[in-house]
Amino acid sequence: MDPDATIDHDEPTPVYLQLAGILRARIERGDWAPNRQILSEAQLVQAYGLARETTRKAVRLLIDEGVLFTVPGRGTFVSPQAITQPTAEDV
Amino acid sequence: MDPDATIDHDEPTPVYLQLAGILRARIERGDWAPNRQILSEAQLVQAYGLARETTRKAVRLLIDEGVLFTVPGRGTFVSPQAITQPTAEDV
DNA sequence: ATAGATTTGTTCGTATGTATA
DNA sequence: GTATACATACGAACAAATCTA
Repeated sequence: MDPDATIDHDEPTPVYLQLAGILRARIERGDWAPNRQILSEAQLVQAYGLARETTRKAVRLLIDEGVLFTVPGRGTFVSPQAITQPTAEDV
Repeated sequence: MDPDATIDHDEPTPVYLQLAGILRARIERGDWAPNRQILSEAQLVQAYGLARETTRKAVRLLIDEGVLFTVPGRGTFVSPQAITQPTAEDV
């Protein structure tokens, strides 16, 4: 999956699966290191032009996969065990 | 009704009635005491593998029966008048 | 110490499409 | 044809936890 892909409502693949794939790819690429906070639900809604429940469905999927975890009142984070590529910030 | 029953899609009984029966039995058994919060819509969907509208239909039935009540933004709770069996937690 | 803003959690309502009994 | 059920997707409001000014 291309981490820079955009959402296509005409695709047969459900939108929430597209978003989950994009986020998974971005995490693997190293956009966010383990234990780092990703975009908030509101930011995901704005960035990808989706409804909140749709973004939550994508996030919930990645939580079930063990890629993300959430902390109420704080945000959504990359799991410590998530596989990511090192970036310059990890030095 | 067995409180530990599972949903059977081959049953002639509609799924939402099966779920309502299971939840009613669990409340009578004392899984949740009066005024205690039960599973959220999303948790019911996950726990019983149903569609959201189906779980809402079951919950709405129990609300009409006076067994449950909901508080928007908070959750679904067992009515104070609901008949339940005491459990160790009620001591 | 209070107020406001942010963020996740939850319920409520609605709509479309598909499939089955 | 009607009712049931699933899947997807949108929008809104309220609640609670957290953080910040």
